[in-house]
Amino acid sequence: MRSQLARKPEKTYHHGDLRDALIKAALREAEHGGAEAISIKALAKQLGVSQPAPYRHFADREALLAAVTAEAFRQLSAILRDAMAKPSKQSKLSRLAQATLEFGLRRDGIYRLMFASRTVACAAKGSELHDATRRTFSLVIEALEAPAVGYLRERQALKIWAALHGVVMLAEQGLFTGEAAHATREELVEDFVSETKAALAAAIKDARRPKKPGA
Amino acid sequence: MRSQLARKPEKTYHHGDLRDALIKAALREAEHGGAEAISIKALAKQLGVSQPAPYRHFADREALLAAVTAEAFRQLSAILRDAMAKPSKQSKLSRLAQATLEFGLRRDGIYRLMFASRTVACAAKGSELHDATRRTFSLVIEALEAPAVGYLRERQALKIWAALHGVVMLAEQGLFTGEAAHATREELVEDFVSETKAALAAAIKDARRPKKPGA
DNA sequence: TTTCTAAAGTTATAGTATATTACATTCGCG
DNA sequence: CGCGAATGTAATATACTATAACTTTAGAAA
Repeated sequence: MRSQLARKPEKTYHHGDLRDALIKAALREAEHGGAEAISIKALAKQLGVSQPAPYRHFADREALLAAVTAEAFRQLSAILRDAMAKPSKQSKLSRLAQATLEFGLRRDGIYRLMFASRTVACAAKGSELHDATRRTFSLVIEALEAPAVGYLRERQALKIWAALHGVVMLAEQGLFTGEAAHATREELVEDFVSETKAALAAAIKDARRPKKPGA
Repeated sequence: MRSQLARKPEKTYHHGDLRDALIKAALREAEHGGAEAISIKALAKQLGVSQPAPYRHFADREALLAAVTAEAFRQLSAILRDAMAKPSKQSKLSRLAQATLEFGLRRDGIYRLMFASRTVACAAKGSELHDATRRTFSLVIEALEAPAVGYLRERQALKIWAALHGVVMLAEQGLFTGEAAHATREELVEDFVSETKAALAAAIKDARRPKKPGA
């Protein structure tokens, strides 16, 4: 009721929605500069509150980072869902893969926050962050459009997810510029996508005939 | 001449080899905790010199991180060279891949320093760090044991390198524990290795017959 | 409507880190 | 032997995290 805006609109003692405003502002800061660019002090100043005010909403900096990372995962999930939903000649998996690559390259600070920090690894099992990451991964499984045959789906989802992150990371490191850049990032991603499809098709076929494991 | 040890041995005004000692000590700190665990102040105290002494050898913290990262890449290169050199039933590529995975998992703080920070991306073209990363990547190309047919080698090297990093990162994030852990990290890496070999063999075969591109 | 409490904000302050400046010591070369 | 460059020290400015004690306000209960 107090404010729809992130910034404090008028001179009021209570901000109105400081917690949410902090997360949004931190995301903006992390956009370029990653987690290191997030400073409680700077955020407080930016939002027009005193320096220790954020501590009313987050126990410490780590807690803020966790909340920011969770929000970032929710945003990625939304983007991936959109990419998978829109009609296209390409497969769902291909669209998810290219959308992930684009997200990783365009929002590289955020991406590092999400996949290259220890924040996610430290997230407790029931936490907001843990749930957000699981939900994103479940979209990968969904994108495979494969029937649930044993572990095959999850295994292939893990594989393509891993490969995608590898491409994004190397791209951010600049390994695709220079002499080794003969393969574009998009091409590599598409390679991984088609290999995944092939492996999945083969595995399903193999699973349908009960005996005789094909070497 | 003054000291072989990293720590200041006796009460002398000059440390003797502070620059090197700083890099080694910083590597130890980063082992658990990554780049964030590296503190100029703490290192100085640890090595028995005054707090601003390190600034005689490194312009700022970033410069120290770059030197530490370069040293880490040299260590990884040495490990990979060893893995490739030792006689084994497995292929060079497989040994390099598994060695990379093991390095990434056992020295996770260091690994994040090397592949998940912006330090490498910011390294200038002629810098120590830039050279060290290129040299490591050239080992990947070497591990393919493929003749130099056009861009094929580099492309496949990029692919397997990317896939490897993806597996390491997801493993560190804990995606292989829980319901999705039916595929072990080692299995996934071996999958990527054999797919790379297959793709490389097919590409070479394809390149030998000059015309008629195989669909 | 009034009162009262808990949530949310404030000022003040301690502790730690990076980095700079000006000064001191020592190595090693002529 | 003496001098300059390299390397170290002390003192200090600035920035960030975090806590403690106090203040304001929203909103429920009387």
